[in-house]
Amino acid sequence: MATIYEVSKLVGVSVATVSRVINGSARVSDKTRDKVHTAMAELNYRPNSIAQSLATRRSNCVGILVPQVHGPVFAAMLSEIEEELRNAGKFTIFATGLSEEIKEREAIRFLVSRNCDALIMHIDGLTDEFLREQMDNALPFVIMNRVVPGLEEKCISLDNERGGFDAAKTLLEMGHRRIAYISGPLAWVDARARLDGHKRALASYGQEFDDRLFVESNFKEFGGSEAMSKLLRRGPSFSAVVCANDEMAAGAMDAIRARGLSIPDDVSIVGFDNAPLSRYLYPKLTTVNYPIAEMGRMAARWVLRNVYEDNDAKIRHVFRPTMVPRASAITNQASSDDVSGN
Amino acid sequence: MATIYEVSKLVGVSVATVSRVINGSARVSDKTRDKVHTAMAELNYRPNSIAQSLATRRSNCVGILVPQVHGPVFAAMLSEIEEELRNAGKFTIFATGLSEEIKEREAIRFLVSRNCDALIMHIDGLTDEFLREQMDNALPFVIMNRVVPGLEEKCISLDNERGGFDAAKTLLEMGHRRIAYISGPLAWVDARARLDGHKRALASYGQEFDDRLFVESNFKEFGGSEAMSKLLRRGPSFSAVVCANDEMAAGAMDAIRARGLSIPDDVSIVGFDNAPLSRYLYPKLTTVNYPIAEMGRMAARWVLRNVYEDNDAKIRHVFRPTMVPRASAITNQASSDDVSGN
DNA sequence: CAGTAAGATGTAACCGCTTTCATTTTGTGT
DNA sequence: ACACAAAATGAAAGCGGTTACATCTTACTG
Repeated sequence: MATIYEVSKLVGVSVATVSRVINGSARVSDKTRDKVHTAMAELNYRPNSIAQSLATRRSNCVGILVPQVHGPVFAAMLSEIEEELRNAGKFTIFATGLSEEIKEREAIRFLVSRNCDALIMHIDGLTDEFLREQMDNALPFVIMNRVVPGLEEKCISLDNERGGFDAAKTLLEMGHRRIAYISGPLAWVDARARLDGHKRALASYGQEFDDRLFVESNFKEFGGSEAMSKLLRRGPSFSAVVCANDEMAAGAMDAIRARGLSIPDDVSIVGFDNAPLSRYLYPKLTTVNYPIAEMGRMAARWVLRNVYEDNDAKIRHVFRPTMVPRASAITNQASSDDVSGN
Repeated sequence: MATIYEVSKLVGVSVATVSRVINGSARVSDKTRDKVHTAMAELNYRPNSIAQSLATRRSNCVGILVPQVHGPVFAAMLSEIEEELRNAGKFTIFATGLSEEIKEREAIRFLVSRNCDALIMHIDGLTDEFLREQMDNALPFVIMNRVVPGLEEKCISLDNERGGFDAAKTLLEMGHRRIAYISGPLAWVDARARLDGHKRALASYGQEFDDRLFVESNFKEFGGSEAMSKLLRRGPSFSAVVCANDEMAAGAMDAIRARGLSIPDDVSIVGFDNAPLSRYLYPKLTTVNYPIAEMGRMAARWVLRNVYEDNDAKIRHVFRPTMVPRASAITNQASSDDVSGN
């Protein structure tokens, strides 16, 4: 690979001049600039970005930490961030943390060790305290899908409470009153927020929250089907169920059908996330859209703006979910028809 | 951040010695090694990996190029590769090429410009010639899911032909004879290979391949439903269909049901890939497993072995697909019941 | 105890680029 | 043609490591 020295020699100027035309960092006469350009082309010269990084103390890498790559939410997030950053000439390096505190910590160290200029993280295992303390680290970072008190400026999140509210409200407006709820792990903020919204919607319709229509699960398909089986066994009747994410909804649908019930005639169901799979389910799942692509793009812009001073885009910190009406939830047929256990 | 100089000063040795203990590259007396270690700990010193890269001419980064991040296949591949590489202390940087020649070329340039030590690529747009020529570039690379003549050693692929064969054979063994086929774009090798296998299976059962039961589509859900509608409109009867991937199968299922037909009673269907969505479909999709995780791991090992001399793992170049029997394909009920257009 | 090989450490060049500061060239007004 | 400011360029010192080679200690051998 040709170096800047060979270019400078070929042209007969100093490396400083070549560097200047590469970066446009200072005036260079038109004549020499042209000569340098043709020389670079002739030698097929490309600046060594590692050397540039060392000299500028900028790696041009931003690290992304996600729990995992697959899963609709993270894939979309990753891909959106990468595209936005690449358009700005920045490199994306990523690692997975599996939502476990130790692995997340390790992954952060790993990314930091590559001198990332900034981190974009979707983390579940680490505490707010750790994150606040991390800040002193002087490494800029943005947190996805979580609001850390004191770090609001670095957080980009969804209004999960509102999503929970809207999901329940949709069913309530359809005439449903006995609405079951399958939650994600309440240890996670988003699961809690979605549930809070649900409760608020019930309250606004004068409905009391019934503990026997509630199950805490794990955001996974199998967890959803287990939870639904439990609800059906438990007894209290319900005409609709909201699941705190689409995967659990998929599982729940299986369990409902296994019981010989039909969706949406016997039970209406609504999910959360608007994951691709929600369109594949049968019937197609009514759900709450999680604008993860936009949020990813916003995170990338945050970095571009705050770290690379690349733009002045307004940063939006809290995104609003929207309902996606599909086939799995319909008007309550007759309250006497409510599904009940046994 | 502390540098190696500060460490050396604190200990009272030269930077060379510190470097030696960092890398274990030469003998250092136990006494000094200990002192260096405590000094590093005290200063919270971490070697600057950019500087290391510059000095060693090794970036410790491997670049991954995929068409996109979402999509079951790529996400799994990415994540598996990343994990394997990270365990070896290597960084993964990725870019997406969208299966378009120009974008892929651009993405490669982008990754190369970061001095990646190797590339792992899943590409559709670039020609074999380009890849062979790329080889001269001296940058090691491995190609996923494609066999480039002359570069077999750098390819890790699935035996798509065999998968196509097995899918058809499964249906044939179930008594189906009129089997429709919805293909991916025949411009892509894997789509062609799957179709070849299909034809071979038919032939081995003495069945002729019927052009009117064949549609070329685009590997996407909507393409699948369009293709199926076309088949149903077209006329010739069939009792089963194989789709060259699961997404198209999902679309096809919609189209079948829209026609008032039932799966699998009226039409059996089998997909290809064993994507997560195949489990969410209703009925759950019988499909061909694509062991993408193993293949990703293998690609990572290839790099670890050939570039970093990290291990001596045997490299497997061609993987074998396996059938995943589920609910969407059943024994042919009665040949007189075949679905036919109009 | 001298001679010597092995072991431990230091010196300094180098990786390929950026950037400050000094120097040279060019252009302007008179 | 001269003085002087502005523009263009160059020299050289980093950035933070690695490593070939030289040098200095030890330990061992006869």
